[in-house]
Amino acid sequence: MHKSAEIKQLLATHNLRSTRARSLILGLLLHENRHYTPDEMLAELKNQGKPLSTATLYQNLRQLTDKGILAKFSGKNSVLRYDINTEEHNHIVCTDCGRVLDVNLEGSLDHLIPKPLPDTKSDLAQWLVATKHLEFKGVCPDCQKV
Amino acid sequence: MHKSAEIKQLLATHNLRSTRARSLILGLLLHENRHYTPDEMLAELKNQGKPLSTATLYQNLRQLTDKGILAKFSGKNSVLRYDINTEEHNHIVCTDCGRVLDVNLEGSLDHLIPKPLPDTKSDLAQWLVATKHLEFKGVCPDCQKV
DNA sequence: TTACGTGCAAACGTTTTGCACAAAC
DNA sequence: GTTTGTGCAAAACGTTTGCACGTAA
Repeated sequence: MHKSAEIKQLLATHNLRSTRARSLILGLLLHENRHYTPDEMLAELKNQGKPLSTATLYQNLRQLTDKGILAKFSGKNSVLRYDINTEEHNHIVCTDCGRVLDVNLEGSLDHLIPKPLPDTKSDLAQWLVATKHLEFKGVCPDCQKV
Repeated sequence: MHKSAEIKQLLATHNLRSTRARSLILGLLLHENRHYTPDEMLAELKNQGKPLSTATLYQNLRQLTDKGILAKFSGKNSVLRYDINTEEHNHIVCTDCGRVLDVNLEGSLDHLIPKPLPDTKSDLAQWLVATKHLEFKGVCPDCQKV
């Protein structure tokens, strides 16, 4: 299936109309290993001669995130970034340049269960745990050279 | 050691002067199982009759975070929160009300190693991995009642 | 044809800055 | 005495809103 058809179907299955703004946004994030900030998206789209208004971008980012199509996370300096929310994956963040890489895990998270801190009376046992996200921090190859 | 002495020492070991603002901030976060937003800190301190200016709060939060005394993380709706950066610990976040609990792990993260995604040519092997932070998401007991 | 999406400009909340004065060392 | 921290007000920044018009279904 080619890209625009894939986007249409993705939107349809989530009961979202297929619009120019949504296609442009998903066009950026789908099949790209990048994690754009809203600002970067605006710049990139402007570059491509397909400008989008700020309001429209933010409105759509929110809808797409609410529907679970996109995932929002905060990278270096708490800058918000978005990526396509495919199956569960994890991140490694460079503490130097802020670069983010998606990673899989060698080993499983299944055996990891939250446990109350030693000196706390917490109600942790009553929580319903839904997801686990592991974030690695480290230094990327480029930043090691300096 | 009593609290104010503990704070003085903490600051001294990080080459930071002992000032009113820093003592108030650390006074809030030390030994408290809460994760304040900047706004909540301002309100709480005002409440205690020890008001702090916005500028001073933010300047100090930045310095304390840079020195590694505090840790910053983004909770529900990407609201920034701070906690004392003691030994490694993990978080569980309620997807409903945004409540955050510190947790330990039953089981170890040691065997978890980042692995490239299947369809990617990444330079992951060259990264230096420093830390791992696991975030659970779920629903807290209070929000299950509704 | 109706509900929803878009762009503009203005509003909003949070964080940062410039500067004069005060406190820490 | 020098360096660093503080408070104020103003500015900057990212995000959201109100509204008139355009588009998808």
